[in-house]
Amino acid sequence: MSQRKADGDAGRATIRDVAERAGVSVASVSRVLSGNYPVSDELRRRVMKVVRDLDYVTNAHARSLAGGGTPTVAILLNNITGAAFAHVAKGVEGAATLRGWLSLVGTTGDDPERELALVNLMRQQGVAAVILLGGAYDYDEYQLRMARFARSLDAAGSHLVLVGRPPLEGDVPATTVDYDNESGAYAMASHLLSAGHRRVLVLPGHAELTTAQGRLRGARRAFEAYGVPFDPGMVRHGPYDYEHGYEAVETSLREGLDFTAVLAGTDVVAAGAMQALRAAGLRVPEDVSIVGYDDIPLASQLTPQLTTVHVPYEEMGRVALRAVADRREGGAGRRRSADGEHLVLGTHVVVRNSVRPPALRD
Amino acid sequence: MSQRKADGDAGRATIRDVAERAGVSVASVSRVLSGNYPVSDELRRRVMKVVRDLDYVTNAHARSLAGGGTPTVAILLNNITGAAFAHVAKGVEGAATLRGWLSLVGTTGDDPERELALVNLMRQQGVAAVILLGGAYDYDEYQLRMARFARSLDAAGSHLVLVGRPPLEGDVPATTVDYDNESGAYAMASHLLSAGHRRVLVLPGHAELTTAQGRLRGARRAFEAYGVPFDPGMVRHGPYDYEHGYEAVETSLREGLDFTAVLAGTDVVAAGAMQALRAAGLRVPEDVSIVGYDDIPLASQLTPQLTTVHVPYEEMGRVALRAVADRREGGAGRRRSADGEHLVLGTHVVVRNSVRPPALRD
DNA sequence: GTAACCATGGGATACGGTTTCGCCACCGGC
DNA sequence: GCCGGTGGCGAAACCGTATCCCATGGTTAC
Repeated sequence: MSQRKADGDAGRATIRDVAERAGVSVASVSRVLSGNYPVSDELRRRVMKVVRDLDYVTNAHARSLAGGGTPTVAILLNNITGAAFAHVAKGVEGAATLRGWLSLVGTTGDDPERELALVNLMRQQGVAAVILLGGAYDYDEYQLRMARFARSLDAAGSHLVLVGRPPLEGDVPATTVDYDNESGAYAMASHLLSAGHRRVLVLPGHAELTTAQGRLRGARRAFEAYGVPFDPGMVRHGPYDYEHGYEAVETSLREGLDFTAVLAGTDVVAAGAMQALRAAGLRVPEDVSIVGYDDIPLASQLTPQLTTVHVPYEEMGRVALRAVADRREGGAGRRRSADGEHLVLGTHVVVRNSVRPPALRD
Repeated sequence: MSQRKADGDAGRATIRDVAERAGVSVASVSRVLSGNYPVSDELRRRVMKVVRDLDYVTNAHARSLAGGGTPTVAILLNNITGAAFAHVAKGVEGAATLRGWLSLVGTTGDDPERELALVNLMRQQGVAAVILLGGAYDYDEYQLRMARFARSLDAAGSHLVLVGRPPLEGDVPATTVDYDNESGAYAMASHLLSAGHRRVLVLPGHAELTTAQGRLRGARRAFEAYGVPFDPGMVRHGPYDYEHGYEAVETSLREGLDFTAVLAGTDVVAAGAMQALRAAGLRVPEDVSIVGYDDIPLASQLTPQLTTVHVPYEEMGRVALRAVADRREGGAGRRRSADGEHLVLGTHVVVRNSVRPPALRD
């Protein structure tokens, strides 16, 4: 097992190789390449020729050890294939690239243990920031551990950014980029209520997920505002996936639950719900209305196109990166005080074709 | 501008801090932490306590400079939000994590320049491999430059892996993980033909994209096999997105093109096509049949569910990572010979509900 | 004509680890 | 009681780059 690579390992060229071959000092090569020091044209020519000949590139590890190096941000999400988070990641990555920064990606698979382990791993990498995507779990111990990590990162000159979840309690050095989750749900539910719906099947998501809690709260507030009693029996919790949407509707129908609309926690859940209704011979929106949440591309690709809440995911990613970049530049004197910064972006309802007033029944 | 950080910069704890505080040498701390050398229990206890107190983590850059370090793979794709590539990335990332490897992600935005620049950037990072996702552009110069990069990476002990595109020509040290693109298209087209369709609108993708070329070839071959003349006038090229699918169908209908089925280059294109047909008052599949390609989740979430070609994207990602891992372990003596390795995974048609025999017309 | 200066380039050191080498103490065997 | 072996630890030599400090030669100012 301890074989270790041995033979044909040519390895990559070092700055010393270049210096030697060009007949100059390593300092000069470094200066030519970084370009932050005056060098003669002759020297530059000689060095660059050798660099091309040897196909030399600087060793990023050595460079960042020595103080230089390109900043790197870590993006941690539960699943790359989720459209919403992928858009946030795109926003972060795009903004990072614009500044010449690098992005590391890690997936947590919805495992809190793994999430914490990854934060630690990223700390070793000396990243400029760790950007954590997605709703948090509402355990006390989890929150405590996250706060500890926030402080660790901060102490090491890095920074924790939470995207799409409520800020940590207390005086924790972490930036939060959030959207107006509850208001979005409020507006969406109001839309259904004002169309005349009174019996609404609500699929907010997992009960422990902060995102789901907010969406449920918003919906409930809308019902209160309309003076419509909110029936807890019409709420079905579950994961944010297609299967849950399908099964929740299928089960509800089988149990004879009476509803004229479905308020889904995400667009994907709405897609599952829609399919289940169709399978039961119900038409959307003629027999049952459906609304989603997120406004991912899928929403406008379904038939009928889904009325949903637009969440500016990509923009959130850009904002998150800008927050750490600003902090890095203005970091010297002032400004560092804005520690538990909390940025909230707006949401709005996008009206498409999946809602109609309820059909008259017996 | 040259302010430089100055004041409260506590910085992170180094191995020296730990050694000092524990009253031992740095060598001992290193040994305790890496665990590849016998140390007394007493020493281990003392060191670990200080490590916890100081919340110390090793500097990954320094570590990898000194020879150790966790391997890192770079994943380059055009767009994180594309479902197909996201699944490949998931496969790579998952397999990497399983081995304790790290993954870097970069997006190219379909810009060949940027792709080449990113490969270079990753070379600086000393990654174990660069995994390039997606169809290639069929320019000679591009291919040449990519071959150069393959050789550069190889010389530096790294490796280039191409996923979802044909292998590079000539004796290039790059691994290719591909799927049977043409056969998939052949099977899909055959499915339509055997259902009785003769006039088929074909939306293969961009003409310069190798993926699109393969899919078009496969379709054409099927027509020949069925003895049905292939009409080039029924082919519409364009990007792999929803809008293209929509517009291609809309335009074709407006031009009075006569077709009973749509053979879309991807599921997303199929979704756009489906919407356009609906908007024109045509039913799917009663009036027009549609098939896609990729079998991303969207395919089964559409109504009707889409008949399509299943491509094992996630598996491809896993295979790609396994290929570099194998090469790394067995790398010493034998096996290094298998240079231009080319792995091809199978595809198959998934029959759902979007195809019916063509309706009888006048 | 000489001192002060500017533009360049080289040598040395620091960055934070890992690893080789060698020392020391302790052990058992004769 | 002496000697060889061994387990455990410290000192020091790297890994590849950036940068500080100094030397040199030519130029400008007086």
